[in-house]
Amino acid sequence: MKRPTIKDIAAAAGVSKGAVSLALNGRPGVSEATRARVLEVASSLGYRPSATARALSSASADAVGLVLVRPPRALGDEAFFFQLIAGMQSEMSSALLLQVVASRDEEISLYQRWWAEHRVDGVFLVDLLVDDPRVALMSSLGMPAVVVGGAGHHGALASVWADDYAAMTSVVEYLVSLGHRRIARVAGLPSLLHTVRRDQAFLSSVVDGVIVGGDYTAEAGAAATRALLGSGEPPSAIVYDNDVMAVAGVEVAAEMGVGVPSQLSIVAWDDSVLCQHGRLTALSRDTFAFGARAARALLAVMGGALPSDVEDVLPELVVRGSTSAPGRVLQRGAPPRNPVD
Amino acid sequence: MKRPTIKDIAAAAGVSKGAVSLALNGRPGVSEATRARVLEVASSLGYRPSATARALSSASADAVGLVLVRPPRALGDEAFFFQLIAGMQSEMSSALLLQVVASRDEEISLYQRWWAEHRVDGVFLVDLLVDDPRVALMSSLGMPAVVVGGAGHHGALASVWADDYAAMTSVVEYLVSLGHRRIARVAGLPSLLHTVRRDQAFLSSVVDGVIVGGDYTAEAGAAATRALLGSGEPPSAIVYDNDVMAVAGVEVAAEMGVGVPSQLSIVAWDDSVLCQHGRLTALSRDTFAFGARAARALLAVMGGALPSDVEDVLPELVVRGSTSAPGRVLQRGAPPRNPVD
DNA sequence: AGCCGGAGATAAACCGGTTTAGCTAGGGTC
DNA sequence: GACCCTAGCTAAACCGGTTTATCTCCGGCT
Repeated sequence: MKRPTIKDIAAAAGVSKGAVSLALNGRPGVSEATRARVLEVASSLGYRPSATARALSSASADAVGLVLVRPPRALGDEAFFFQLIAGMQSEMSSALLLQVVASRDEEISLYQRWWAEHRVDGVFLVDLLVDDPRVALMSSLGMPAVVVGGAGHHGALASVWADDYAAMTSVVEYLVSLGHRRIARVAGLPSLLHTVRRDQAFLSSVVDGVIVGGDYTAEAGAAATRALLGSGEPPSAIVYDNDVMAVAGVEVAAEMGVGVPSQLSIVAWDDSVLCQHGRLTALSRDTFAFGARAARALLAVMGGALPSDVEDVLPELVVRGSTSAPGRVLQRGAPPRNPVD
Repeated sequence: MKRPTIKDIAAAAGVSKGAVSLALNGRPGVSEATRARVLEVASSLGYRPSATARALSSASADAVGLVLVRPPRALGDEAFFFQLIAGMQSEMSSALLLQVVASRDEEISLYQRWWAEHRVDGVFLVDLLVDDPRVALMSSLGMPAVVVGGAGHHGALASVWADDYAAMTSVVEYLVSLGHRRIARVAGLPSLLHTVRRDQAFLSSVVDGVIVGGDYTAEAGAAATRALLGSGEPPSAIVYDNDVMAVAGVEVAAEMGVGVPSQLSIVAWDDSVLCQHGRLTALSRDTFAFGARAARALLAVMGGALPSDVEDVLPELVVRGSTSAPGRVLQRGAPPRNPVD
């Protein structure tokens, strides 16, 4: 009834525990005849090695880790992470150990614990900060890790990233080519590295630009939009750092009687079902594939490969109904949806 | 440099390993003086027990499991699961072992493996099937489990559920009260228990009803809608089994020149940002809280409590712009958004 | 014949905990 | 004073693997 252990195999095959271990793991030290017999017995008994015991004697834990630092409630609407996780899983046969924590400190100590306890073989690092302490931590622990969505090279760590700088530049160029001059950006959390990169790219490519902070929630998007449109010199275009804030912006605009895109063009960073249905122009990338790529990179590092930097394809701007030349009233096709009564 | 083990504590405190174990776990067998000294030493050395080693000697694994059976790509758009996971995490201090697999067979063997290897202390069972084999499996393994979103009582297992039958009945009653007679339902996967429950409730409360199958994707929602609207007797209202299919339905309707809600009322099961922004009437429930409740139930079962059935609050119908009396042309407020040009 | 080397296997230590059996010292009982 | 009980602790086994040291046998070489 109980699941067979290596000891049962040894007894059944008439050899020692050690020999079974060598045979099962394809290491030298046993004859081909013995190996074949052991494998035969093992499969007939339906043997499956215990990852727990294996992890204890400093071998593989058969799991990789991911820690998210977010207020849990806010997480649910962020399709991005779930897409990413789904992509990661598509390339991995091992399980993902997931935990949501409230602070960066907890995150750090969680990594230390997981590594010390051999609970994971490696981790994904997301939401990279400016001068992120995790980079040094991973190096000092010798823990395989892949930086997901950083800004290129990070210390001795492997990384999978997209060029946010170039992407932002291309968005601004598109808006400028339509005739926009006064452009605003509703940014994400200022502590995140990619926010800084986008800020830099935005400021260096826009002549008359203004940046307002946000935290990816609809409320923040609405507040920022209200502030921008209510100011003395409202922008003719706004670039939002995620989809949720962008749709909130569309609603606020309608509420304030500002036509989209006739009086205000709107661009969302990261495409989603929400943008597709809301017909927002969005910067689109294949997050699922991105996650898959990150998983491959982590597997490579865990396999002993040298850390490499993989640059993802540049996000592509998908033009929909929320952008046009400033001041034009009629558009080809329907404008984006207006808010609820 | 290395993390201290129980042996280091024992040496530093001048006692045996066994005594340290007893002291740290608050079990009798050591004097209060010794216990205090051990705790003192342990905290000064920054001791953290190894979950791996602990799991090996048949104690807690400090993790709970969740297996999702889905084509990974389809998963990303299902905000439901991520909301659920976020809610679960909010109530648990342990990590969640997550794996996405392709088939039910893999799922079953994964549970067996996890349990045999002491990788998890318990699991959440989602997407319950009609006569789900997992229920018997959990009982035979003696594995703590909570059925999430089933239909009430399931064998000897604890369960957290919402009354889909009553919810569906209330939706139909609402539509009938508006004057609808010919109502259609675009269902989810027929193998899922809640699909069957909703089917039953739908058929028993609608006089002139028709059910079309779907698989939660936008494509399925669009195809089903096209078929329904193109038939000889198109319905005046459609209830969709999720948000993605519902918005796809809105777009197909517009494409075919069928006004929503003037000629067709649309209701989505499970509210989301998508429904809110698309202004769809939706059956709303607090998925985050649902996940939190499931986590509490699992913790209770793992703590030795008797399995209990917790019924979640009835989903509430949030009426927005996609429903009205049939045949009315003008609505108060704006209709839902039309599809892209 | 004698020596060496290597292949093939085993026994035992180890990972970091938990648990059980056994030992010792002290106190109470008669 | 002999006896028993128990609190408090230690030593050792155990969980299921991996890894290392050791042991045996056999063939080849001089």
